[in-house]
Amino acid sequence: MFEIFAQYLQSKIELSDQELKMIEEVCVVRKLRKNQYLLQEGDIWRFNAFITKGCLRTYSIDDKSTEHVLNFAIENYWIGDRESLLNGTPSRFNIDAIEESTLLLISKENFAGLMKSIPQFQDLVNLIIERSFVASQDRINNSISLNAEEKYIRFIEKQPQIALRVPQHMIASYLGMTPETLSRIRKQSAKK
Amino acid sequence: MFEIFAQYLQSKIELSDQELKMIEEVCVVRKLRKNQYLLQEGDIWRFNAFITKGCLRTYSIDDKSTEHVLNFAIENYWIGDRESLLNGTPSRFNIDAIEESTLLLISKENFAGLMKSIPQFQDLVNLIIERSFVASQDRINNSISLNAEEKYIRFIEKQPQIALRVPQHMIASYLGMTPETLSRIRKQSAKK
DNA sequence: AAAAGCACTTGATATATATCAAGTGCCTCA
DNA sequence: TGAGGCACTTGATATATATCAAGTGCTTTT
Repeated sequence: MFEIFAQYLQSKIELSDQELKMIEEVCVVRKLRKNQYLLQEGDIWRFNAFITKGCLRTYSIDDKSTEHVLNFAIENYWIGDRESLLNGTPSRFNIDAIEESTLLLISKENFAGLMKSIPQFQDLVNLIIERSFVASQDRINNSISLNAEEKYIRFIEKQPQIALRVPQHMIASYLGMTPETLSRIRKQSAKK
Repeated sequence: MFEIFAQYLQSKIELSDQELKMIEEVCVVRKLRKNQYLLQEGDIWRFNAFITKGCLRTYSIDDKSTEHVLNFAIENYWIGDRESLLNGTPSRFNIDAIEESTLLLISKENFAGLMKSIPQFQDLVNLIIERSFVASQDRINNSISLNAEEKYIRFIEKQPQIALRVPQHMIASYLGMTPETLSRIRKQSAKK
């Protein structure tokens, strides 16, 4: 279980055996069945979570009970609600498993401890957050610049692994369109 | 000029006189006339920039030559292209002054030096990036969940200072709609 | 193997938003 | 101070996308 995370870490930063052990000691394994929640709206999120197997999504629910997918995440990605984690406020989002999944959870406190004692780990975390921010900006740019078809094309170009793995209606939601619209776009695009 | 930045910093973190001086020494003042560029598409962005006066926008230009505003920033905000800064790649964005503005620029190298020698400063920067990420996620959520009117209402609720300060057609662009649509929405909303 | 439930598609229609084209008023600046 | 140029508005129309309603074919469950 931990092996995958260890490999991920060692591909990004140098870690002594002792440091690796420190990390392992604070990891808690969490297995989720398909459709099971990792986080529900209203809960406070207190972890950093790394996915070693499976696929999850973060989504919000509006007043018409429509779900809106904010993010997908698969193996070797981090997931969680940084807003709730940072501010200690109840989450406005839900996270659930699209496939049977396995995660490693590290509590906020233990995570802070790791960052303090392992500077490279701290740097890695900062880099990940910065990259996440840059990716978000790109997505915002797409959302205000592109039409439905262009959004879909960019998505499959940029995240083909995810495009193949998650149901189409969730992709539509992620792209901010209805499932019917995405279905028609795909039909059209296929012709070309 | 530096005074405003010093006050900002001291309201966020504890700094000795010496530390403050270290920061001051690497700040370069940059004044911009209205409409003047801070960054043009294709340039590589190598700074961290803090606004002490004025108002700027970051925007992209699509293949139909339409501008799309990604961000507005005013006094006491940071601005720049983190993607270009992080990756050393040519920027896909433009940044220009909506009003006559004054900024303090710190080169990437000097900035890294400050972060290394002043841990509180490093923490502050990380916090700002994390908050920026959280804000981006919120904006993405709005963009896939809300209709044009709701987007506008959220915007004026959340950023009233900016709403009052920038031209309406730029707000429309920021919200991903045409100026005509925003004009009609405002007329409608006024009735209620 | 039958039944039920999804995910996706397709068609008809409605609606939101974009586009195009004037028109108005205000600000700038020569 | 007057002429031009913006920013915004308004109207008419076009277009993209949403909504509603079936229908089809899988997959899962029993």
